[in-house]
Amino acid sequence: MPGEESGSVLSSQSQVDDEKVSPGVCEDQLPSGGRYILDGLGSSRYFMMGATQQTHENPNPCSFFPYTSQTGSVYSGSEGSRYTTSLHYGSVLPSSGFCPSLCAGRGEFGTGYQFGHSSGDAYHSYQGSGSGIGPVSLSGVGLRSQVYLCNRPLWLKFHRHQTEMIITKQGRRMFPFLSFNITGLSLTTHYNVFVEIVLADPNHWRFQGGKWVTCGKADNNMQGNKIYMHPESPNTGAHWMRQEISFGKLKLTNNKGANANNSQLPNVAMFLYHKQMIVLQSLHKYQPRLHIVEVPDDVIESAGRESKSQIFTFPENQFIAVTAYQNTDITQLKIDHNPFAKGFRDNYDSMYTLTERERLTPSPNDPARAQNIVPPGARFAMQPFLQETRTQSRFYSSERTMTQTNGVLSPPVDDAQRWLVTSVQQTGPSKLELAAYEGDYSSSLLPYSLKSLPLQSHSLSYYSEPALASVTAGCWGSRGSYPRKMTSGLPWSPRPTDFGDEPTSDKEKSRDELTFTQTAAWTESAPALRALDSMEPSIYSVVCKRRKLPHSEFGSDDIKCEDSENLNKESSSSSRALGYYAFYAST
DNA sequence: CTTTTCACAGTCGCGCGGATGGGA
DNA sequence: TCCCATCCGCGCGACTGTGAAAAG
Repeated sequence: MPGEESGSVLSSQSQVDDEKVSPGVCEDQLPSGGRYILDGLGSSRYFMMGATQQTHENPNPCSFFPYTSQTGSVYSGSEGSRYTTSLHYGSVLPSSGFCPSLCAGRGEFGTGYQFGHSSGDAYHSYQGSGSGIGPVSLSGVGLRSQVYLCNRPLWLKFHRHQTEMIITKQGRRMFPFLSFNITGLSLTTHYNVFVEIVLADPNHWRFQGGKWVTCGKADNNMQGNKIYMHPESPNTGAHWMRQEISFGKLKLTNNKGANANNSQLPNVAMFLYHKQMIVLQSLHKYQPRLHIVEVPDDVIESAGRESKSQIFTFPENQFIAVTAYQNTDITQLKIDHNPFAKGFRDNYDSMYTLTERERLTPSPNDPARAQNIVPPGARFAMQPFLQETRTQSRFYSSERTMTQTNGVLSPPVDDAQRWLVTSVQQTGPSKLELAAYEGDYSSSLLPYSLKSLPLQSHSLSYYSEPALASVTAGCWGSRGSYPRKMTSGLPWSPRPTDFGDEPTSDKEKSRDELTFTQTAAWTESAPALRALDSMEPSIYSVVCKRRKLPHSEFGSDDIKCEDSENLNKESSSSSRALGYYAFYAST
C-alpha cells in the first residue's frame, strides 16, 4: 500500500513507541506479525477496551491507583510498568452525584479509582482490552457495558501518522473528535459521562527528521483541567444508549488559566459548564479516556455507598498536542476530513475552470463524465504528477473504480449495504496474520459481530458532501457538537443480518476501503443518500493539494495531489456508509 | 533554531428579517 | 384584509489551517 509505505518511517517510530507505551492488546490474543499489534490496535479496537469484571473493594484506593503524581499522568512509573489502562472498572468512586473530587484535578480524581490491571507490565495494562467481550456489571448483575468508538477508522487514519491536536489559548476543538456508542447500561440508572485526557507516556516529544522522537521527560507538573463532562450529564442509561455520544465541543488549550473562572463555580456546575476546556501541554502525548460513572438516584441515601465507574481507553485516540502542525500528513488529513477546513481544499473547481456545460454534463454518476474529470494531458501539465502521486497516495488505494461509485447509487446496492454485517468468529491466528495493518477492519477477523442498525437521520449537516459524510460520520455526530435535528432515538435492538456483497468478504478491498466501510458504521444513511443525489460535480473532480509552493515546483513531492479515483473512492465508500452498522460483542 | 502567537481568508450553520402564499 | 407558515437571502459568529512575526 502506498499509504503504508509513505507512512512507514513514522509508523515504525510510532510503533516502537506504542509498543513501549501503550500496548492495547493482550499478546496472547493476537498473533505476532500484525503490524498494529504492537501499535496497540488489535482486533479489540472496535470494542470497549478491556472490560474487566473485577470489582475490587478497595480499602485504600490510592494504593491501587497508579497515578501517583499530582498531575495524574497515566504512566505510572520509572519502569514504564503501565501507561494507559484500557479499562478500569472501579466501584469506589465516592458517590454523591458527580464526584466532587473530580474538580480538583486528576490527582484527586484518581483516588477514587482502582484499576483492574494495575499490576504487571505495560501489556497487562491493556490485557483487558484484548477481549473486550467480558461483560461488565456496572450497576447490576448481568448488565454489560460496552463502548464503541464510532469514528474509529478516521482515528486510525490519523493514528497511522501519529495524531496531532492543535492547542490554542482560546481553545481548539479536537479533530477527529471523540464519539462513542455505549451499550449495556441500565436504562433507568443515571450516569455521568465524561472524557479525561491524561498523559500517555512520560516523554516530551519533538518532530525531528520527519518523525516524532522523544526529547526528554514530560513535564508532569502541568496543572489544569483534564476533564470534559458531557453537557448532557447526568442522564439515564437509556439516554446515553439512544445514540452516539459525541464530544465535538471539547476544546483543548494550553492556557493554564483557561478554567480559572470555572474554578470559582461549584464543582458540579463547573463540570456542567459547557465551555470547559482541557488544558494540555504542547509536545506531550495524551490519551483520552471515557468515563462512565453511575450517579445514584438518591444522593443522600447513597452518600456512604460507592459509585460504579468505568474507564474506556482506545489507543488510537492518542495524540500529541501541538501549537502548530508538525507532520504535513496530519495537516492534509485534517484538511481532507475536517469540514471547517474546507476552505483549504483545492478541488477541481478551483484548480481548473470548467465551462458550465462541462460541469453539468454528464451527470455526476455518469462514468463517462467521471473519466473526464482529469483529462489526459491535464491542464497545468500535471499528468505526470498525478501519476506519480497516484502511486504515492498516502491515504487511498488507487484501485477503486468509478463503477463502484455509480453502483452504489443504485437502490439495490443501497439496500444491500444497509444491512452489512457479518457475524464471523475469529477462526485462528492465521487469518489475522494475513491481515495487513488494517486488515482487521474486516469483520471476519473480529471476534465479535457486526450488526446493522436502523437508519438514523439525525443531522450531519456539516457533511453535505458524501465523501465527508462517510469519513466523518460520528465526528460531527448528532450529539453535543451540533444540534440534533431528529429527536427520535436510536433503537438498539439488533436487526437480522443480511449480508450482501460486502467488502468484508472481499479481500481485494483496499484497507482504506475497509476503513471507510467501518466508518460507515455510524454514518447516517439518509443525509448521505441525499448528498449523493445532489452531488456537486466538484466532488468528482481532481483534488490537488498544494503545499506552500510556487508553481515552478509543480511536480515535486511538495504537491500532494489526489486524483478523481481517490476522491471517488471516498464517494464510493461513503455510499457504503448508507448502512448504519454497529459492532456488538458476541457472547 | 524551535515554538508560540496572531491576523487572515475561507467555509459553514444559524438566526433574523423581508417576501411570498394560503387560509380564515 | 389580516394572520400565519414557509421560503429565501444576508450578516454574523464559529471554526479551520496558513504564514508571518514574535518569543524563548
